[in-house]
Amino acid sequence: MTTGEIDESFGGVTPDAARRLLLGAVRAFAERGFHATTTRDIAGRAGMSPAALYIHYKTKEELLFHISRVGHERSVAVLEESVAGTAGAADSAERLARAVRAFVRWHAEHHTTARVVQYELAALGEEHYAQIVVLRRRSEEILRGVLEEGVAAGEFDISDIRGTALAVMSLCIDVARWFSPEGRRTPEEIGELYADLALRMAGHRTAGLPA
Amino acid sequence: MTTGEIDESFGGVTPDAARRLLLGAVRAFAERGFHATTTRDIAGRAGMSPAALYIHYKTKEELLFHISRVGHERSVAVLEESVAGTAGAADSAERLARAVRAFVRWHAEHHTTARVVQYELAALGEEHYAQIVVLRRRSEEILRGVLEEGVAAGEFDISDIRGTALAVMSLCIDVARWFSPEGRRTPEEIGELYADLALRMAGHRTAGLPA
DNA sequence: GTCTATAGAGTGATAGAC
DNA sequence: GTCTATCACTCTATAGAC
Repeated sequence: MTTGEIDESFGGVTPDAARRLLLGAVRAFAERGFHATTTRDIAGRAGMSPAALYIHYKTKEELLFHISRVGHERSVAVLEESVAGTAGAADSAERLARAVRAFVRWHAEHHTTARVVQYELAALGEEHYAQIVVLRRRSEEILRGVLEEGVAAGEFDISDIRGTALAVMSLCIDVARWFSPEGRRTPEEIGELYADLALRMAGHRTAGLPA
Repeated sequence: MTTGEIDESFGGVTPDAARRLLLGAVRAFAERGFHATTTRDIAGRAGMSPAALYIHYKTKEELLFHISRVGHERSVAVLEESVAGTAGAADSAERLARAVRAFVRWHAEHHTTARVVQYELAALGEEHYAQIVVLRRRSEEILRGVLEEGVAAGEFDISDIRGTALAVMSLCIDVARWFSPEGRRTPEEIGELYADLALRMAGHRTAGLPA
């Protein structure tokens, strides 16, 4: 059994048994959803008895929280790094394209983790949910910042910056819902297409439009 | 207790008890997800005992299927009606704007139903799922058709029609995930914003861009 | 740290009275 | 057509041996 894409996000978790449980849980939650997943299923995927799960995690929800937190941290980091060191730089179009490319590619490449991250929020405990919301706001702010700078620089033409930022965000996130490695497009191709679409949404004057 | 938006989709269902169960199930599935919802919860919302549910529906899954089928039929109908009688007409931009406005408004106004429709597909039985997929393909085809005509007429500038249609579709559907009646935008306002964004994505020459 | 065994609570669905 | 009562099963989580 290969763990593929998921390893990247959780490869650093120790001890080994805790990591195997986490990998099993990500796959199970993504396939069936949190509530339909049994602790027996998770433990089985990790090659352990159901009881062993509780040595490493207090509850099933704690396992979900761990996945959600690491997943959110990774996706925010990817977005942050994509525009790092370019703030205030002249080329807002390039910044937006980089941000969308990176964010979309993460959601496609890590679609298993991303599905849990994006669609199992409601299963989190109240306190855990509150912690996650902080991380989610961060990505919205990054994207909105790029759009605001582009408008200020006269590169973008946007009447509703907040709404457009929300829409671009939504477009990227929804990739996790429909992406399949068996589909006709690679994460890179989708990233390219979506970067162009985001520039169009931002009213970038030369985006895909012949003069 | 008011049922609000949900009544519109399922108001015609008879007998009365079957309709009340359906309304309770939509709300419960949207709030907690299919697997986390108990038959006791559904029956309770309908003011009945758990056993009464099985007089009207064979299983809990059949209840979900009914909701999913009616919901899909409604959303496809809304999309179809939005462009009805305009096929081959000159103004592709107007057709696209109408389609996106209508489809987005449906997903916002009927966000409770739409959430079940869009996010509980995996809980359907194999045979029921196959029936639903047919309906889903229909909406993709309608949207792609509008884009193809616009390109052929020279109104749109799109390099990847299939990919762009998928993206516009995805943008509309994801409204069901984040929309809240307590949010700062009405379904109408989101529809307007998204219609403009879709025109930009389609490379409509005058969309929001000053000449 | 992992196991077997099981407690204790809840689940979907059915039986039979009315 | 709806109820009360309950079956047969599964669930999360824990106890205690090793």
